[in-house]
Amino acid sequence: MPRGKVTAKDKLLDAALSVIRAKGYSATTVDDLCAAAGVTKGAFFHYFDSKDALAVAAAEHWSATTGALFRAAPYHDHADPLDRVLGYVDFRRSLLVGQVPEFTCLVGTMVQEAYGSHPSIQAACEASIFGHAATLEADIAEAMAARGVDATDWTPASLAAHTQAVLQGAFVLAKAKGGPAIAIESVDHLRRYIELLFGQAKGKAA
Amino acid sequence: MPRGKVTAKDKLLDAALSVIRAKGYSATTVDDLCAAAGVTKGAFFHYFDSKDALAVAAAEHWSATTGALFRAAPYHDHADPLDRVLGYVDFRRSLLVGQVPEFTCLVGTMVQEAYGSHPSIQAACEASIFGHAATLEADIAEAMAARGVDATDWTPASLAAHTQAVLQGAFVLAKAKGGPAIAIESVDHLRRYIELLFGQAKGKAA
DNA sequence: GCGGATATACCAACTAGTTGGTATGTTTTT
DNA sequence: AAAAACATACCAACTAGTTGGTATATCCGC
Repeated sequence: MPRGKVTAKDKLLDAALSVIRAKGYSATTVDDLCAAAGVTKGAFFHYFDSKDALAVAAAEHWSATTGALFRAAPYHDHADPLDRVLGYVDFRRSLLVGQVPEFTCLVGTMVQEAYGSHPSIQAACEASIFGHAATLEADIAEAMAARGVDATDWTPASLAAHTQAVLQGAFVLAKAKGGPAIAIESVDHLRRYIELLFGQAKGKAA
Repeated sequence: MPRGKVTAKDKLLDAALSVIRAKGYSATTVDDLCAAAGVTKGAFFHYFDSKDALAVAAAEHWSATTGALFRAAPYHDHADPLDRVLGYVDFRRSLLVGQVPEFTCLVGTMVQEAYGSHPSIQAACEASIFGHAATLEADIAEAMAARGVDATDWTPASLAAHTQAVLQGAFVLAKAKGGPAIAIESVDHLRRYIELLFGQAKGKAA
């Protein structure tokens, strides 16, 4: 496996991201994935023991892909930790463009179908969602310290999780409406909440 | 069809609420539904033209069932409109108990799988979600008037939709975690947001 | 540096079981 | 009697997974 070569495995994982987001996990057939990836079923089962195993690998691939995206995003550059938190929200907002399958979340979609019957997929999705949420906690904690916010009834972890809840819920509403407009409104409410929580109204970060 | 008789149609619709919430729409087979309802396939296709038609009817049944639940809920009794809005949030919070399929939302689950490929189901889910959200708008508008809140960047409709986004997102996180605790935390953040928006910290309504 | 052994990457055709849906009853209500 | 409300038996299409194979790369003793 020489470096740089695009294998059938890579093509299948990339195909999984778009096909499963568009059709859902159960409705996506192995043949669908093979067709989208331009490989045969033999290749599929050469790399993955089962359709479920592909789902777990796809969740990890999703974490890696989005992890790189967020790591490279500009909101980390703000000196003020609250600006970094608000910058994260603004960055998420800026991603809400195009067709629904293009901006929605693979693991949020999959876990809804898999939570009861596919424990390995659920675990992979849980790790992806809360692993991402964890990347916000330090900035939230620093912002609390910097602004003198000492909450008794919430924690950095719970606020980080809440941002993910709003985003996941925004995706559900976007799917119901067929476009991102309604999701953007919810993200705006989330931003307003964070501003209010930290006791000040700041202009939108670039 | 004498009044009061429980027909195969009723049994199938009730079965659909629980089975689809537990397994997802695509993974739920017609045989699953018939087995859960205790009827045969002949009865299924006597009442429903297709599995999709059942899904649309199930969404309407869901709207009717939950509509009755919320209409009878105690939060409407508060004299203060803001108390009614916060009472709604508290009521939603009080429902977050038991196993995941018991407190999650049928139409939120279904629309995630159906939005791209089953337009009739998407429309039914959209109507259910936003029809329910609309029941909050009057109270929000009255609360804004009563408290002198005149927002330039949000509306009663957008806040009502946001409550639904938080709840739907809370369900996704609950599915990822396997229990309601994480969802409750998000609903608490939602309540705090509404309190902050209306400029006062009120104790939790009974 | 060469030939054989071995491993990897992939493919086309097949299979056993499942799925939504149908055709044709029988029973119950009106 | 007629129609509505079911039940039974069945099917064509589809599904995840298997089988047996080929082409190419890698390893290794000599």
